[in-house]
Amino acid sequence: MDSIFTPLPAKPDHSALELEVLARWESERTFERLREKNRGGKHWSFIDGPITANKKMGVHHMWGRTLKDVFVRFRALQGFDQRYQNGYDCQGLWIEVGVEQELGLNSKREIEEYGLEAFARHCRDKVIWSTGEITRQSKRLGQWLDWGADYFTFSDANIEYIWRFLKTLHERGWLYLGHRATEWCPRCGTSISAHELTTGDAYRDKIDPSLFVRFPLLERPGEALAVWTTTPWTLPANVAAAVNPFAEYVKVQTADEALWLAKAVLDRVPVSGEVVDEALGAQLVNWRYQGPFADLPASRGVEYRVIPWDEVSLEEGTGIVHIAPGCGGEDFELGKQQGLPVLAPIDEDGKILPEYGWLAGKGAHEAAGEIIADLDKRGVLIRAEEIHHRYPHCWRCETPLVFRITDDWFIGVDDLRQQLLDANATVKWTPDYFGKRMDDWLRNMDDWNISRRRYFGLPLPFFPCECGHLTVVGSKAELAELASEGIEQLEELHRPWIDGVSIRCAACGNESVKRVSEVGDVWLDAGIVPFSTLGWQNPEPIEQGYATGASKGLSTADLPDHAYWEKWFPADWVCEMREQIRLWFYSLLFMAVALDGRAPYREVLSYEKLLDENGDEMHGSRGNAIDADEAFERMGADPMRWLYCAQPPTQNIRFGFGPAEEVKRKLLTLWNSASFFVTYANIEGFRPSFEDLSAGPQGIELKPLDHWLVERTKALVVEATEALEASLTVGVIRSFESFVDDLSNWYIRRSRRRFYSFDEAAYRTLWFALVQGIRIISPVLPFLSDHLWKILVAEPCSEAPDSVFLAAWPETPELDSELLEEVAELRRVVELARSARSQANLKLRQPVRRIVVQGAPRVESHADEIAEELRAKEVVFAEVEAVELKVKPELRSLGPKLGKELPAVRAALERGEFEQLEGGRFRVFGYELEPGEVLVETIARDGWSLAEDGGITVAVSTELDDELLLEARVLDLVHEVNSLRKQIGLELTDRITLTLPESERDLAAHAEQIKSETLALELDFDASLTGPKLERVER
RNA sequence: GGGCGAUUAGCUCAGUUGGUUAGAGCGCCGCUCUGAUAAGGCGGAGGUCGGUGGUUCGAAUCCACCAUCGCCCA
Repeated sequence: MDSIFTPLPAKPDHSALELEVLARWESERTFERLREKNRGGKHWSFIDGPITANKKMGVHHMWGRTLKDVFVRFRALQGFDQRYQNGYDCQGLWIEVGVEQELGLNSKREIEEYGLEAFARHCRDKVIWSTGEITRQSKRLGQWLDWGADYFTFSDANIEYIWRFLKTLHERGWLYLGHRATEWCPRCGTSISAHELTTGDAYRDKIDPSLFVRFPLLERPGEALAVWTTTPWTLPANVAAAVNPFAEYVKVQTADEALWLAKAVLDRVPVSGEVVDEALGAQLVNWRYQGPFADLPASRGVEYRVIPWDEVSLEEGTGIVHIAPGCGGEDFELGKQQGLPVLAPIDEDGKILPEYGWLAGKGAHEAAGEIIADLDKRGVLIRAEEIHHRYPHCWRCETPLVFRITDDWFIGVDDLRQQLLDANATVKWTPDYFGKRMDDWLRNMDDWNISRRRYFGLPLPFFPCECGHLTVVGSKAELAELASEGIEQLEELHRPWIDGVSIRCAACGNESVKRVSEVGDVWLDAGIVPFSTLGWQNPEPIEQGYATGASKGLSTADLPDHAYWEKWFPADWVCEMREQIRLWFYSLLFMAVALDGRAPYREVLSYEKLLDENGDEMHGSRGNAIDADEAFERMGADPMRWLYCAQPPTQNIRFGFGPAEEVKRKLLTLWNSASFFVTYANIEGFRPSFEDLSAGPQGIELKPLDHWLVERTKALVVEATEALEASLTVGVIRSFESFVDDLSNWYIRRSRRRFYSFDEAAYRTLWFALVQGIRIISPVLPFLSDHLWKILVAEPCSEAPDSVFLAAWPETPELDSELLEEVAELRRVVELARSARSQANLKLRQPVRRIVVQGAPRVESHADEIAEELRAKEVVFAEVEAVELKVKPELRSLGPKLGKELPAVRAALERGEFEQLEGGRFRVFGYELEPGEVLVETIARDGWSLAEDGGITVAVSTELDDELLLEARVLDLVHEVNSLRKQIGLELTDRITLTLPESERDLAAHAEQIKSETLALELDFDASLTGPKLERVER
């Protein structure tokens, strides 16, 4: 016989079930049909931040992808038309570094020898491989996006939009070539911008030398400045020593000389001796000294002197700071103020330059040992120690950074700062304090360094002519127009092809103006996306117009026209990890405000970091990283998605197989509820009707408990909808968990028997609740939900959509909160009664004579349920008789009324100094208290067990008579027999004959009950038995 | 040095506008129910709610200062 509902196995195999659902979505074109259904209606604009296409994804990527998918699905269920475009970040340092490693290239020189064209091809291949993997993994996670129409930031279209942006800024005078000290990666051979330094773990622990050196004073023989540094390679670039003009300095007489240093540092520096002189910092200014490397050719003509600087710290070092304007940002700025010479000792690769004598060609950090030995030999070294501190490293290749003076291209931000702040004020941030973070960043942000001396990146369209005129090209067409040669070989907007193009200078007519060699910061690539993918100011839509240049053949994305941009900009919602505040969220905001004056997003959801289940960071090297593919296999995508969604975005998530097991156990309750339904619905031949889903079962008389479950289900819909509207998945999870608990541990438990015999109202109500629950959780658990939808709805109801995602989001109904409150109170009463039973050691199989309930007027109509649930012969609603009353003040109402008198009243009540009045009122300490103003506690009489909470008191009679004891034995027997049935492997519907020992003959009084509850057709007694005997009846 | 956040049970975390005895999950112990059964339910042990002051009749909650941790900036 074919079942109406496909039977469910005891446990779901998430991974297998998910693969099945994926295949079904594919073959039934479920996603395409959802898009068609919503096309042209109200719209919701989501813009996906591009993921770097240089490797496969780890489980940390899945958090964001899950959140994105949950909200995309939620809005689609609500009927919103969407764009569903995924994005890939395809160029820049991230891509290059991986490719370099693969090709075994270790420097820029080796890349150039390898050849830029081959290098670019290789980068593109790497991107193609990575996007294939990411797409596959994203689909496996369940992410519904328009795969294949992705945007690739290395497309010519994207690059052209950035060119146009840069040209606009140039016209406004915001673009400039700066000469300044920047953090520099000697391995990558490029500067590192301020916001790259804020990324991830740029600051890492490092052990460096901690050197105390002497700078001998020229006019004070036998005296020297004591100076501290952790970067020996900067000493050859020293030109000054800074003191805090307001701090006190001392001269300490050591064995062979006198050293000057700050008084405040004396107790922790390795200098000891008698203090023989004191002076204010200001008095040391302009003293001249012998530089530590004064003999090197580079130092020729340098006048070493002491300068004042308010920023000199007395917290570390000696209070006298070595200043090398060529080796530090602050030093450089100070050097400008003081008119100091700049010695820049290292080249692009971090190697020391020829004019530094014997140091020439040595790596900056690597030369430390030799420099220390040399200082020691020459008597300059006071002491060498080691220091463990945080030092900036390259965010991609982990090389310790150095400072270099370089020419870099900058965008001035000051003119835009206030507008950025104003725009940010229009954005709703979740969590809200991330909005303050952004404000903070906007207020402090320095000019944006946009140039990188690399190869496979956005080619900066800057063509500076020798005459001083700078041409910033705004598009490919403009380039073609201006080109004097090389345009014919330009196959895409990347090096080396772009470098082969020369243009004419509009100012002087020079025919051979070349592009600068720099490429652009990747955050330009990502920040332009809301313009480049939406067709801003594009006159005509161009089919596949986004798939140009390097992305040709990789994507089918069109370049829409400006009307499309007007429709989809700004984004209603974006979602990325917290780091993106200073990265993508910033570049998006910056570029949008610069071009359009508005914020590019209305709402931002951002989240914290993913750790392993012990709270440690996941690292491949530590072996605690979890591979996404392994997670799909072992956990399943649904449990993973649940874990991400259960996490408040303000907290680091602890992710692992242990937590996933917990989730699976929780999901089992839902599964078991469905399984219970399916089992008995099939036995009883129940067929659901699809219309029941709109407002619950109609045209049939529901029991109070059914009414309650319908309301409880509606409450879930309301709560979950509110949570999703507020971008808080954790609210959905909590509501759903509590719903499943109510469904399983109250409704099904209370209603079991109604399912054993066909009770249509119960079946229809449970079906309604299960299916509504599935709909609500479907954005979080798309696989499990759609699987259960198929079994519970699509297969048995011919008129139902074949996927839960085609069934729309449930309406949010009006709630009968009175009914919900009534059952909540009922459950409190039952819990109290159970607690009272438990205190008296009365197990549930032991019936009791009487239960008295006080203070729960709403549940009087549920007396029968209480009696059944608690196996009481009688339930009465009355005052619980007590041997003693304890009265306490109800603080919430009495506090405001009595104010300072409250403690006295309270004390009087505690001492029992009160008088009981009519109608539950009390007189105490000159006040008359109303019933609502006191809490009355009772102490039980003998023969009763009592529990109370929140004004409700429940008393259970504890005296047992023969009848009650006999009934308990009946229940014990039924339990025992049913356990045996299972042990010997009987089916749920198998009938038996039951034989009991003669000693149990008195149970015959309850023979009918025993027979019906054990499915026994006959009940006999046999003196030779010591326990029950079962025999299956063949039919 | 400045900013943002956090600090609650052995562990991970909730805790509404200030209100009685501060909760949940996991772990531990006990009980219990039972065709969800290597699960479920109930109960117990386990908390000076980071510290000190203040406001208040009343503070985990509001304010100030301090300590520790995380993140960000300088």
